[in-house]
Parts: sequence; C-alpha cells; structure tokens
Amino acid sequence: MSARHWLMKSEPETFSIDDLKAKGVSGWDGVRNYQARNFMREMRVGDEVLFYHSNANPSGVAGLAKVAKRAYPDPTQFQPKSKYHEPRATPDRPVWFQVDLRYAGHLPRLLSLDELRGVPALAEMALFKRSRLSVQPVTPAEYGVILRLAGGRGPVLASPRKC
DNA sequence: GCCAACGTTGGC
DNA sequence: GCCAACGTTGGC
Repeated sequence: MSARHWLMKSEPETFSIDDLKAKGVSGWDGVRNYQARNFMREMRVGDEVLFYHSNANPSGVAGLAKVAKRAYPDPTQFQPKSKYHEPRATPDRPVWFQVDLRYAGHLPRLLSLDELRGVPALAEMALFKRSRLSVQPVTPAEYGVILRLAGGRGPVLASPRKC
C-alpha cells in the first residue's frame, strides 16, 4: 500500500517544526479528540505529514515529517499530574494514542493559511472544512499541490527515502 | 437520545 | 485577548 498523507497541527510556541528538527523523532502526544485519534491509528510508518503551525503569525504549513512509529498509547494519559491525564484510561484499556514523527525537512517557505485558502485545488481540504481538526487526511493531489506551491526543487522535495 | 451548557481550538 | 465554531458532557 502506498504511503498516505496527513496534516498535523501544532502550536509553534509549544512544539514547532524547529523543535522536531532538533529532536529528530518525537512522539505526538496530547491529542484529545476522537477523530484525530482515529486518523492517527490509521497511519503507517512512512506516511507523509504536513507539519502545520497553528495559532502562529502567520499560521500555515511549515515543514514535512514522516510517520516513524505506528500508533501506541499516549503515556501522558496515565500521568495524574499531566494536563493530558485521562482518568478513564488504564494500561489495559488506553483511551488516547500517539504516533512518532520523524523530521523530514522545512518547506522552502511557509505556506500561510491565507495563501492556501486562495488555491482552488485545495478548497476541499479539511483545513478549511473542519477547521478545528488537528489531525486530518490529505489527498495525494493536495499534497502534491502544496509541495509545488512551496517551490524550489531542493532536497526537501526530493523523493522520499525509505524508512 | 436530546439538547443546553460548557470547554477548547484556532483565526484574527 | 476576543470570539465563532464546534466537540464533549451531563441532566433529564
């Protein structure tokens, strides 16, 4: 099965594409929305992810990542002191899941929400239709349009290496 | 199962 | 910081 494509949002004040670059691989913890969780459970190693900066100025797609590990229980749900603590969860019956992402590059330039909104080929994106969903699928066509918009044919846009 | 109240996301 | 959109909770 070919890799699928996703868009994942993070507030750069909390965790930015620069932070992911510094860490190399990071767990995507803290997702507390069922639909977003379900999408993460569909992800497979090697799927390609658009890293979106939300609550930023400007907000937009900042970089690329790849799924490095399939969904597993988000450990913060078991930590009473965490703001992500989930009292209903037990190790046997976890409620929330996360994937690991591997940094795959910055876009040559940030593609702002405003710019993306003006592109007809992207009009059906969940980004606009479901503006609060923090993990969402992206079609191959949309993914291609976004990479092309970002411009350049730098290493960032080179064909993805196998994980 | 309905739906009002409430909480959160995220653009601006 | 404001607030619209919308997901979740809980009373009934």
